[in-house]
Amino acid sequence: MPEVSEQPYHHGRLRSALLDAAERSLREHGAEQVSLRELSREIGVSHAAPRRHFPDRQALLDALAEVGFERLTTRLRAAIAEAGDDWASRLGATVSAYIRFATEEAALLELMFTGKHRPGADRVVAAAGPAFTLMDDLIAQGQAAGELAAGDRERVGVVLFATMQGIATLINGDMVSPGLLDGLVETAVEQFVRGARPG
Amino acid sequence: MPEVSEQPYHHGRLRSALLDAAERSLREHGAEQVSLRELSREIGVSHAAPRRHFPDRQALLDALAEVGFERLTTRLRAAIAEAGDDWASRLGATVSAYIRFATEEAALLELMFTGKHRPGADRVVAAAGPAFTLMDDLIAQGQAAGELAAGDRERVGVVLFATMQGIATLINGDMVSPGLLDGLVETAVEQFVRGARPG
DNA sequence: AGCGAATGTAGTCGCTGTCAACAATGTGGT
DNA sequence: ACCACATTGTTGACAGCGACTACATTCGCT
Repeated sequence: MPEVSEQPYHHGRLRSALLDAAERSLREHGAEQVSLRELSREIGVSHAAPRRHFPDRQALLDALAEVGFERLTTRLRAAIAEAGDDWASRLGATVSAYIRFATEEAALLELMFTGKHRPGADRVVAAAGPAFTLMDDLIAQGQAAGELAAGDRERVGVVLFATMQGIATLINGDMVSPGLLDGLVETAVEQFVRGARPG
Repeated sequence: MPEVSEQPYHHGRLRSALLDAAERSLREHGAEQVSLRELSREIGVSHAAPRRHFPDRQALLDALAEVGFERLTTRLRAAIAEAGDDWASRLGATVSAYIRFATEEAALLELMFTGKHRPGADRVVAAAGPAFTLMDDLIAQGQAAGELAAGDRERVGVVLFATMQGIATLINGDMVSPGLLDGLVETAVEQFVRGARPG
């Protein structure tokens, strides 16, 4: 008669439990400190159990980066959906949502963007796709609204994306004081609009 | 009678030897793979010797980031010195030098900017200062030349810096194909000038 | 009921960073 | 020339880690 309170031999949701625990550890201690053994202890499972779900540590980190991109995309979409119809407010909402995500989830963002993926981390790169597409759409809408000059959307979108990403990196790396953040974002958006508008 | 060919008990330049070896390992295998013990073996010194020069591994990485910023600053200065007198060519030379550095020393750049420094890595942050000052000067020159509108130099300079940094991150992280690099840089510079010029 | 796949466990290996105790070398004062 | 002392390197130990293998339990299907 097995005790009911005993942990079952099979955890059942170990994969997602690992991802959750890893994400918490990532947020609290940074990517370098994420340890498979520690996560295992925390969840109450043997030290070799994670291996059934992630072939190695890097695979877990890659999966984390992947969900990070998915969440970023979701957040950006939500921000756009809540914004008004005019293009400027959509742009502002997007940038602001990005920066919020970037500062709130600094370690995750780093994991997502820095070259920390294994050689063939196609899934991570693929997961980043929708966010780029979203930027691309935003640019296209700006052009349709006559706010932006026609031209190579990809280039323009990537430059905008890069600027946001760069600002986040500088802030998260303590290279510029957080107090400057709002002003920087404002300046970046203004300059982008002025720099890419028609005429 | 000690053999002349023997390694002396004291290395003499162990600190700089460690930095050199670490930088090579960083370039070849990335920051995560840099191992004090491996560097020690390579240099031919005991595994605990590094401790006399760097209290822990992170201190070595911080020192590496520090020299990285110094080298970046040197490179940017050289590029500006070689550029012509007109502001546009100075701007172009700076951006291009930055991007070259960023792609050639991807792992070092990551170490320099990502939040990988220990809590009080003041030296790293301080080492980044001159590069920002350099950008600030460049902006000031642009304003003096009438190419840029007067305004908050710091904001504008940081936004430019961030854009370059972001482009480098996206390229180094395989998020955009290297083939787009030149076009991105060109677009970024064009948009920056258009976005920040007077009128 | 039984059998194979999926999932978790136990034990081991080599590697790592860190620390403490000890040895050799350099240095400056007398 | 000597001697104290700081600097710099060595040896040995410890715990933690990722990875691997062999084994145990459970699930799901027929």
